[in-house]
Amino acid sequence: MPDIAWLRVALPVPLPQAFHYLAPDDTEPDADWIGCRVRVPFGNRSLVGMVVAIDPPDTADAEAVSRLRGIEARLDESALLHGELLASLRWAANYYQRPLGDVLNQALPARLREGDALPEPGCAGWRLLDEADIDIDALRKGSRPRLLAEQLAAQGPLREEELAATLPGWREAMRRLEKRGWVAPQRLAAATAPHSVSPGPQLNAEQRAAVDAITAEPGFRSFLLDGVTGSGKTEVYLQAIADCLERGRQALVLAPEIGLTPQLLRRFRELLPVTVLATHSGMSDRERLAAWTAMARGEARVLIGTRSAIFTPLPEAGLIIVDEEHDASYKQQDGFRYQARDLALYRAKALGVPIVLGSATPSLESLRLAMDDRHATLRLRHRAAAARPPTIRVLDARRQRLDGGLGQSAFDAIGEHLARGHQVLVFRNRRGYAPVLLCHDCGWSARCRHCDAALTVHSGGGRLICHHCGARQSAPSACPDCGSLGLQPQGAGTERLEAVLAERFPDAPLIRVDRDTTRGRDAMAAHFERLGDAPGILVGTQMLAKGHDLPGLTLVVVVGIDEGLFSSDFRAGERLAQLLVQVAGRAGRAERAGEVLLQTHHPEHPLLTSLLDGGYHGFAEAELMEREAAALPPFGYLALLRAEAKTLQQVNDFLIAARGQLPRLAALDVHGPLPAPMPRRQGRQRGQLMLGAGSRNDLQRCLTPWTRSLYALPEARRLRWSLDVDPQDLF
DNA sequence: AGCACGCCGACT
DNA sequence: GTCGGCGTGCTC
Repeated sequence: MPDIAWLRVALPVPLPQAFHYLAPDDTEPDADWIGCRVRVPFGNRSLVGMVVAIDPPDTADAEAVSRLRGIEARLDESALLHGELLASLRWAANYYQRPLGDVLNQALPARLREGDALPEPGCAGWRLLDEADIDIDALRKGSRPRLLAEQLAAQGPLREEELAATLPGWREAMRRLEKRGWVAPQRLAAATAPHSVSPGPQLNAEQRAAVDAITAEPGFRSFLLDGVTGSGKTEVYLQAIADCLERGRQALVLAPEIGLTPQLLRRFRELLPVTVLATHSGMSDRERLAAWTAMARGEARVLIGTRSAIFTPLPEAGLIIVDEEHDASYKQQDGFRYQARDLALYRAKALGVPIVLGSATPSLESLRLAMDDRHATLRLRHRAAAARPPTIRVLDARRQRLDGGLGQSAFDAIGEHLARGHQVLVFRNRRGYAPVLLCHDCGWSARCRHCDAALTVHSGGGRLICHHCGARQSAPSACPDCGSLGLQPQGAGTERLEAVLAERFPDAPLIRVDRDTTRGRDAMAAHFERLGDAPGILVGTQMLAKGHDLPGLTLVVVVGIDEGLFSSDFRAGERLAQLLVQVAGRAGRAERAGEVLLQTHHPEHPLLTSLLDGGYHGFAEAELMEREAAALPPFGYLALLRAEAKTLQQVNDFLIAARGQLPRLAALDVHGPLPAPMPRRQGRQRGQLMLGAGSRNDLQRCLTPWTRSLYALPEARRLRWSLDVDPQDLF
């Protein structure tokens, strides 16, 4: 056979292997092809894949080799993914046991996935057309199109990123101008000259020490920036990034969606001397592609983004920051189940740059690494100027008459703070009116037809909604079992709290912030604007735990924490402690001291006593000891094989077959098949197999051959399954 | 994941 | 008589 070279192509299909294709006749593929996208025939369709190797098929079947198909087109002249990023993605595919094609696919912006070409070098911008035909005065004074036209007239062509930073809503305004034929798109050179910045606040001694440590020497080092709410972690990030920029390097900042607020972005843009790009859920595919490309070409120097931003190329990397590193949203919960914080650590090491993990409530994983000196700990103990830590008290709910879930002492405290002209936050981690509809006479309760879960009462009692599958129905007026009219909503969600508070405090402005009232990017900001700094009450869920500054807030009341105290999930305690500390941090950020009330039926629960006596670190210390004793993360390493199918039989057949494929190793603990904590969801039966090991290596060693054998199981083809390495929840 | 092929119920 | 249900199998 002549010296034919074969391209190995990773494709976005849920199959573990890559596929071989022939290169076009007139080309001789070499290593330059690796990392380039190609369009290939697959079955009877056409897919975009990526060349991952130049090598012959490893089959001896000459006839199969002769049937190999050719590629349809090469889509990139030079590699889209290469060097450190490609190597890190290969590592991630292996670590999380995901097909490489799927991993590479997810790492690319959507437009590149679909086969689009990279945008021209430089960045997208706009220019004003011939001024003679333009009558700016025809536009309403102060309107966005007018401001935009004036800006273009005064400053000449502008880059889209500059427009995004200076004029919110510019795109719509630009569309109007384009319709009038006054403007046209134009590629512009990337910004190079640093713009001037407003001087940042003076750092205190702890912040200074942290910045000095981070910037002391280049090369990989990992830092846990452990700073209480309001201690100024952002200033530390900013100074460290400024130093990184001075050295001519790029910086990547990860933030949870909820923490990536417009205020945070504005702060970065005001205090850093270069264009700061962002990627978050509110951005179009085009904008994401632009940001990815600008970083890949080194045209942009700083990117702030959510989880998936960890896949951004960093050819001139100098620093990686993961803000709120404990946040659960860094773990992808379906498909390629990666942990962005852990990938960030891997990439920082591979890139040889420092990484900073910041949090007021560090994950137990990070605390353990810090204890073992694998992270250097940087502490910020002091809140910024004049802000005092809030006082935290437990309200014993036992023997109190509860109205909508709130006891009299809670109402009294709310009344006092309102009377003093302050704001109050009532936090309840459950939306809806009531979590259960119960028949007082026979004990019947409304349950979802498709899930093993109770239906949540909404709309003041009129509707029932399943929070797991979205099914909705109107609430019955009589019990379907016994016909009794004594149906009662049990417990209270945010909707009911709102109703009760409105009744008790008719004069105070009241705003509910949860998924039902707060949709879209600016909804949250609109709520806060409506409240202003006048006295009033905020009622809401998780969404309120962080993000916006509320200087007028002096009281936080937390209700409904009891289910978190007794959850079967091993991470429930950690999450509850983090949530309580984060919510408490909202109180009294200004010079007024804050007060936090935790209402519970279990005031002597160890989680609460350790949290109150020793703060978050007191809790963490106790929790780490328990995790160690139980060989749970971060002392044990888990992988969870989940399966779901129409029948329990199919699920168990698969899980038993899967268990049979595991090597018998003393180092490996296998549990199951077990029913999932919610055994039926959206009408499907769910089960799982849990693997545990005392070291990452022991676990990893068995996963690769195991996953390979799972794809080959006949039982596997009849259901949906997925392997979750380092699972966040056991659901 | 798609997409085809293949074998059983209610429609023109 | 066909349209269409989703079980099963395959994709270089």
